[in-house]
Amino acid sequence: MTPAELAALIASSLRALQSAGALPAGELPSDVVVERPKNREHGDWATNVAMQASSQLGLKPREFAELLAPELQKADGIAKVEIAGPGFINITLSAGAAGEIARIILDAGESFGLGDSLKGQNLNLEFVSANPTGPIHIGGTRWAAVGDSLARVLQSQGAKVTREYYFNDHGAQIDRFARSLLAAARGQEAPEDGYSGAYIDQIAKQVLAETAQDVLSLAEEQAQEVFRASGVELMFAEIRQSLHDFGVDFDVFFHENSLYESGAVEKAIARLRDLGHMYELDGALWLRTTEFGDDRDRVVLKSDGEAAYIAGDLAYYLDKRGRGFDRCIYMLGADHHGYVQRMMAMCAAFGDEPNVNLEIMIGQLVNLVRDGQPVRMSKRAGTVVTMEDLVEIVGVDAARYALVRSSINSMLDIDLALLEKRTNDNPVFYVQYAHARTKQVANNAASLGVDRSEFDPALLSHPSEEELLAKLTELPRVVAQAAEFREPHRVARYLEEVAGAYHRWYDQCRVTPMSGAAAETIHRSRLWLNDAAGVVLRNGLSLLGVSAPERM
RNA sequence: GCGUUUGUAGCUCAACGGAUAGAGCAUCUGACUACGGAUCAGAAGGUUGGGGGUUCGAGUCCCUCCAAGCGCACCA
Repeated sequence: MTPAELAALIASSLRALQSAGALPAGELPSDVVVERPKNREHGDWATNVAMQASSQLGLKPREFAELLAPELQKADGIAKVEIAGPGFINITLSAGAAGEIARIILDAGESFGLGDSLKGQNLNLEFVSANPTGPIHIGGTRWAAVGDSLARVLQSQGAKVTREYYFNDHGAQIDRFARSLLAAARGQEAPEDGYSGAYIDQIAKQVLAETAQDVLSLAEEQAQEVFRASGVELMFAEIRQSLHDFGVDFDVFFHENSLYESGAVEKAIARLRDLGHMYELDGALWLRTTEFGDDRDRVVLKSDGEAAYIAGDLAYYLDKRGRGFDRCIYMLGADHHGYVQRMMAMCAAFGDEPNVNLEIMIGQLVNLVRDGQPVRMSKRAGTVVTMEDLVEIVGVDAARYALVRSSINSMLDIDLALLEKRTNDNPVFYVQYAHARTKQVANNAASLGVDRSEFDPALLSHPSEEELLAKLTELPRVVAQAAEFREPHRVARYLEEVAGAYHRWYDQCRVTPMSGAAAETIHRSRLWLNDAAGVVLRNGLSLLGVSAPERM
């Protein structure tokens, strides 16, 4: 008996009571919440449905509960139903009903935790999208970890997900990048508004090496164009490689420049003009975003005839929708949160529904600190931490886990001193060790003749077993919630709880018999639980893009 | 000034509007010649930034004040 099954049972009982006239007509809650009570004396599972729904039906919570409780009592697998406090319904399962989950998990294997709550949705998830003017730093690394994990979580719920990277290879920043490369190749100082650093010199050198002609003798503009074209290409390749090494592979790398070359920008503008949302003023072309909630209108074509940045966004969004995506999810850093309103306005201007067809997630930035003191990212001071740096210091698993275990709404502090110490205080090791332990236990069991030839769930009755079973049961709900709220960190937090429950169980319940003793049913039954825990840990880690090692 | 995110244990962070606010790290005390001690048990640590409000119930929702991050271009 799982909480999901209990919730279904409660929902159907309520409908039955209503149709029998025992319960007044009225709207029932669409989602019945069944939770593990914090206090063990409150039973195995509890629901607050009576408090949620009673007022709709004109009843007091306890009256509502009095009607529902006897119905639940009748079901198989339920030993006791009690009403407590303001109207909580506390449910205690009968012996063995909880232990069955071990069998369910092992039968499901890799598919345990999957759901269909997003079935049929075609999602575009855009993340990282860092400018190709330098390596990905720690901020972008956060979005790589979170975005990829979110993609996995969404896919686990049946959604079709396209991971997309918007490559800003058009505009003034790229020009600055090209000028910087050219200057470096000539051995000159970086331009005032340009980029500098070892990577600039390195790429400049590569461009020189790869170009057959004598670039430096070309006219200024042509030389710059050469550096632009191949510099961007090299940077792009490097970024792509870093991401790949980080375990993040995109389905689509979309080049901003292509929108201009294909005429998509002009088409998008024409479309908005036809819809009557454009006007001209002071020689510029404006989009009337204020009509859709923005605080000021936005220039799309500047008075000098050049396209403003938003022009690309218009065309890009239209392109995504044209490729059949129901929802376009953008993950942006907090330094871009000012764009949300205009993007939503743009969405509405096209006749789409903001927050449905276009979804924008704003993630807070990563701060670098050293011994508690903030450190400014500065190339000169050598405090720029790139994705590659981070991976080199702590490894992919630890880096991804550390970045994905917090809500994106919270600003994250990364302590350089802690990183340099390479300490093992990352909870990822706690979780991975639990998984490795399940494997070692299974190996020991096999060598001592303990197998899964028999299973008596009622024997899994030790308090630590009940806790572990209850925890394992929750994976599907946790993953579904993580997908619904776009919060993959929930999976990580959950795994830490599973690992804790597993370690405590390991400490108190032996799978293998003591030396000299014979293997009994209880040992075999516990092996089922041990293996089930391993499946949950492995499936969960996989959603985070973190490995589940068999030994550490 | 306006917008936005955040404020929870010494530190880093959790907690679909639910019962006694939780983990990890750090600190202190323990763990049997028993499946790996990267573990476990226990202690200590909190007026959830302050103040109002909404309701059966608020860390969570609303208002306000304080503090911090990030934005407020015909830049990208």
